[in-house]
Amino acid sequence: MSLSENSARSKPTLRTIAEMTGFAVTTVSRALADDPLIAAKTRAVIAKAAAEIGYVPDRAAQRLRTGRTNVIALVLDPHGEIIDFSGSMIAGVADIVRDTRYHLTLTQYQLGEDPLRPIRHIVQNRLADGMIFARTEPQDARVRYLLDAGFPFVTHGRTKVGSHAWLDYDNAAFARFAVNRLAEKGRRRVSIIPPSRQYSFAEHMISGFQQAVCSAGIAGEVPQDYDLNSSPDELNGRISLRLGQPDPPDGWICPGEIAAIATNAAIYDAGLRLGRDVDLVAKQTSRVFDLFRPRIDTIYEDIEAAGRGMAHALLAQIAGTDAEELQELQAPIPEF
Amino acid sequence: MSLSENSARSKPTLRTIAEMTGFAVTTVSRALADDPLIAAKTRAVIAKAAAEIGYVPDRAAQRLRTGRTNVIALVLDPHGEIIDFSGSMIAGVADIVRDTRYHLTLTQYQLGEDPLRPIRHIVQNRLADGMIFARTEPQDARVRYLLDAGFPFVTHGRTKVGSHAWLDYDNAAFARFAVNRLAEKGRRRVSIIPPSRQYSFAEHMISGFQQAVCSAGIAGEVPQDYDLNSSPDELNGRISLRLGQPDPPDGWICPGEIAAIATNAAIYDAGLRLGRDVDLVAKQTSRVFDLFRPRIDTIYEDIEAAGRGMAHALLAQIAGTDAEELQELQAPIPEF
DNA sequence: CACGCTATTTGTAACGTTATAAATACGCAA
DNA sequence: TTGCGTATTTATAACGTTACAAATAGCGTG
Repeated sequence: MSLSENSARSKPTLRTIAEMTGFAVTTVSRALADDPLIAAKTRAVIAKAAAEIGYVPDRAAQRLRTGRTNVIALVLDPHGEIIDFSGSMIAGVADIVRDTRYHLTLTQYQLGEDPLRPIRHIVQNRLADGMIFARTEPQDARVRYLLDAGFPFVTHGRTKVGSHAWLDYDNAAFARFAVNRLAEKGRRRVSIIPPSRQYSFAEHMISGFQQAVCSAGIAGEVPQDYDLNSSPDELNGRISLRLGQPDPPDGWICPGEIAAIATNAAIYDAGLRLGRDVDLVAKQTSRVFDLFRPRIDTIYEDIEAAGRGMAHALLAQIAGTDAEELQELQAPIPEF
Repeated sequence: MSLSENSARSKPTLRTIAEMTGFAVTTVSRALADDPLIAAKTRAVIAKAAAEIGYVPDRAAQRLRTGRTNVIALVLDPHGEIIDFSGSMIAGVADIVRDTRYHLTLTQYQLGEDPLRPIRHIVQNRLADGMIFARTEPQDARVRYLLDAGFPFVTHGRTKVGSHAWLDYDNAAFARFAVNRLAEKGRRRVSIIPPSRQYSFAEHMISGFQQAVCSAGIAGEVPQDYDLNSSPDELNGRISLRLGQPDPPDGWICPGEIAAIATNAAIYDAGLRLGRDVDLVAKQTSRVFDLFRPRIDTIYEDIEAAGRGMAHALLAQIAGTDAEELQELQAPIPEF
């Protein structure tokens, strides 16, 4: 019955309100935009009428007229991750966007597809007013393109391409924390599973690692033949192999859940015991390890907060804030 | 430089093509819609011109004129899950939507907010041509509302409210598989961590469980004081408690990653050994357990495939297929 | 060669909004 | 009362598309 009411009277427009109040459509439009040129009293009358009939502006018409889409685009990497990063990031972004006039749209490009393609598409067809994407590379073609185009965006991760808005996790600090924790437990030879070299954050994390092992005075290994992008089985195999070689590491740093699980499996299969023979420090973006047995030392990265931060930054940038002021380094959250 | 080219000439419209080819705007519009009323030769000429200048129709204008949005909405539950379901589902939906004229938008409602609210909002403001949502309840108010409104939608999960398009995982089959697997291993008293009673799938899973323990001739426990919605710590505590009571279960069924990890912790802390003293069968929607040690028996639910299936169904429904024909039960994927 | 029929193309208007420029009302000093 | 400046409101046009009705071209037939 509430339905038949709705379908009976057609969708309210500015004209509806104009007829109700006796003002011109233009006046109604400006009044609802809170234009100070319109008398305060008039604005109040019109606002009341609008609220009464539940007026909501037609997005398509606004978009056609103004060229502004009121949309922000989230460009997702191919769905490769096993414990998925994207879910939390989306939740964070959606959380901020919810209370704004913006809508959130989502594009995911395919494995092997040029990451620039969806971005060019969005810019050329004005499909959004700004965008967010992750996994930057030091010389990121997407960043270069967007800077040239003057299109607002925020990245998860820094680049070496000009100055732009970004939010990054402090992976150098993560590595230092992890190394120190292992050193405190008396470990003398630690190995890190490095991020794939193509990504910006690999450099930060590895240099943090090198620095920390150096000042802790212990041995540090950065393997060359596998990384976080390797398949879980491959990781597991390589680490098993290493554990059988001379002078195996007694401390492992795994900057990802799956890497940690694969490492744990290799340790277990080698007959070693976590906490006795070796230690492991993992980065988790989920809460999988909170009840893991045997206990695993973790450092947390709050991806949902990152999503919220990036959404904030993007909205600020669209509203005119300088991109240089929108650069934020997110501190690791130590646990245990 | 490719940029200055682009910004020099303004965005191509139907008018641009009309001027290029000498036809009227209307003709161009119909030609690009492949209207058979337009001569095949003309259509070819116009299509060529359009491709040449990279014409893409203005979505806002189309939407304003036709009332169709070319958008499908994905309505997400509050971000509670620890290993996140949504990421995979989004990936699946995005995968299908990518090659269509549709865009994907995303709304997430807040914990404690009325789930009907975002849905009503979408319908009343015509923000999308159809929608997808998950976690149905037997008497789902959202389903009832959308059926009344005649708005296309697909749910993840069945309901008892009329007939609509849905895709559901066969949780009864999952429970049977799990029970049988435990029975084959010689377990005589199995317990399941039940889904929260409010959701449709709880009923299916529990009845599958009851049936299977009955025909396997073993004891089955369905606890009343905790469920999949309980916090990991609470789950862990309750299960620890149960393990200390007389006649504890020697087989556990955990229809979710976090529940399985919490159960595993309780088992470990009780000094029991998985595979020797007790067994555990888990449902995983991720791949976390593939390299878990000690090994855990798992049954897989492919959420990404579910996302693809739902997107397909929704597009079909929008295109006119009867909702009754768009009901699909997804079989469990046994592993190990 | 005009007629009528079909095949093809076209002009006009409208979707709901906002930018721009123009108009009106109002108050106050001359 | 007139005139002028300010405060407020309004008419008109346009964004790019498509629905509808109307016009034109082409062609065989009488």
